[in-house]
Amino acid sequence: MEQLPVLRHTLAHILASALTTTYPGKVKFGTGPDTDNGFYYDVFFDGLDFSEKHLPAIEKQMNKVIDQDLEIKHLEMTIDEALKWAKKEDQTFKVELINDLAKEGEKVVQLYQIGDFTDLCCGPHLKRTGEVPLGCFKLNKIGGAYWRADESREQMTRISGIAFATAEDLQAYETMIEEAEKRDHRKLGKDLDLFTFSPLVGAGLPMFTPRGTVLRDKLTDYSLSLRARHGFEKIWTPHITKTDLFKVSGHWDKFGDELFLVKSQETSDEFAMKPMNCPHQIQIYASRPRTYKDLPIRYMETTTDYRDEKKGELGGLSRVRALTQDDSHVFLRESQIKAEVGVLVKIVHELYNELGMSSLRARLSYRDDSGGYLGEPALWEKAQSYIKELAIENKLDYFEAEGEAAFYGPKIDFMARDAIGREHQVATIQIDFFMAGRFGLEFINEEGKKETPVMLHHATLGSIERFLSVFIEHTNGHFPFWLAPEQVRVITVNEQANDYAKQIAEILQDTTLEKPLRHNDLRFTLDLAKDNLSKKIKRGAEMKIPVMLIAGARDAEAKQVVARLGTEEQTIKLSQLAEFLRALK
RNA sequence: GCCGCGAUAGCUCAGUUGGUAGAGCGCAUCCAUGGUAAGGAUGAGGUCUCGGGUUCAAAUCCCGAUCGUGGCUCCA
Repeated sequence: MEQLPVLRHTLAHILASALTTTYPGKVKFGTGPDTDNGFYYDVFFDGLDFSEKHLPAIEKQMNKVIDQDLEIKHLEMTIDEALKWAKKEDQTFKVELINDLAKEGEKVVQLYQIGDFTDLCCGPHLKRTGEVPLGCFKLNKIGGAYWRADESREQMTRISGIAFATAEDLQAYETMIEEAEKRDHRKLGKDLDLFTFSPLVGAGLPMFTPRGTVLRDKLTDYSLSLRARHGFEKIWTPHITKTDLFKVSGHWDKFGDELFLVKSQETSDEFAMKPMNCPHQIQIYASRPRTYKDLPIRYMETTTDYRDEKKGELGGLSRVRALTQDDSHVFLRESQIKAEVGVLVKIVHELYNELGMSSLRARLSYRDDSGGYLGEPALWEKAQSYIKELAIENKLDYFEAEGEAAFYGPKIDFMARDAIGREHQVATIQIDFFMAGRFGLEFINEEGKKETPVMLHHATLGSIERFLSVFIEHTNGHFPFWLAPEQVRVITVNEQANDYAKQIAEILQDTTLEKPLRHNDLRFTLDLAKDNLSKKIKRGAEMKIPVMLIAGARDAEAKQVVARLGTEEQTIKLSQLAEFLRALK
């Protein structure tokens, strides 16, 4: 067993002992494990107000226990002894845990003792509290948590701490967190004027400003043209739809309470805002007879879905109620699955390489035994074995996760690592043996007989909103040149240079960035304000404009500009300006 | 949805024990015509999120709603 988890787990128990000392007889303990960066203990306070402001006192008490260098004793009890102990201490959650252990056939349970405090726990722990390194931990937050992660059970208070092997490691972690806060997409969205929310519009319904819309459009255009190059055809589908569609697809049963319902005053039909797009794309497939010669049929769109997410689940752009997907579906024969998934994997890699997020891991998302999945287990076995074979064939850096599948099939979910080391779920490729059958899709095979196609579901960026939340934080708002909302700002040294700046503007106006996928006119502005140069540069830097062109009398005379990229500067002749800009990434 | 926390100027925030609101930045005007991350002066800006309640008196205390936020649960 590694040392760090042992240290963290021990701290969870020291936390529990500190709580017992501070609030004798008022704390019921749930579970207290170690986590990726520390530990927590879920506790239930008996009629006690506990808030963040009580944390320092608890932390102090923990340090006292550490200073005392108490022995951490390992005890064993029979089930009966343990139950007696837990009941005497009125530890109702521990009683439940012990009973469960008994049901699993355990005869003996493990306990640990720190001073007077005893706790049910399978260990391992440090030998003495004094082994905890000085200044290596901090209690950092409290929150709610359901007992046994079950919504219908008691609401516990989760007291969390962070802990590392040394005080320096703890400091480094805190610095990383500060860095993450600085680049929080919600803050940058405001600072860089990308998107906004309004209480009148509602929670989880972002509006994108002109600048933010440039980002969205450039990203989705890129995704569309990338897929078009691989044979996808763009389609369009409406945003409201009779609920019947989702009753056939199975979404009504699975997600009915998360649909926004729409009432018609004209007919008795019940409508809903579409929460996803597969059933619509299926209707396009179903609109004509298909033969094996048509397959694979590849549809794509960029479209907005609406989901009535629970309020507490919303947050910035990461989780919204109006989410835009760059969604694709492929209808194909089973024999075509491997080649086609290979193409989708290629698309994913190409896009994330272009966006500077080339470190991708693949999560192979399988079903579990919890139910709620469509179709026959045997078909699931087949679909999942395709997923795994494809991960290996395509040399993906993969790991497997049960219970992460969609209700209609297993997935390859791509996790991108960002600039400060965090992983985020982005693209997805899904194999679906069921949906086509539910809608009675078919094609005519070589023998003139009807066959049901297989479906692949795919999103490259995923939800544009969530992708933006990741990408804004990954780049810290320093977008690649082709995506920057404002690519170039011309800055004058003083008003005498205004005419010269307008000459430069004419050149910029005529500059087209003739690159594949970047065919657009340059996005630039002029800063002709009367402020001094320093201030204008500061303003441009704050907006993270990739290129500032500085123009003064000197430059006018020499027919040049000073191009400032970040803090680097170079002098460019006007005759070479367009070429210079075209060379930027 | 559940357990907490919060909402004061366009932004970031201060506001003592309840007594009609402040700063910095930004904005406007004027001065300064300044060559690389804040030039100077003056001024405008607030139904203290909304709705109830307590009180002689509420930004401040209580209740509710909305929105945000830290967790939990969920994510087609």
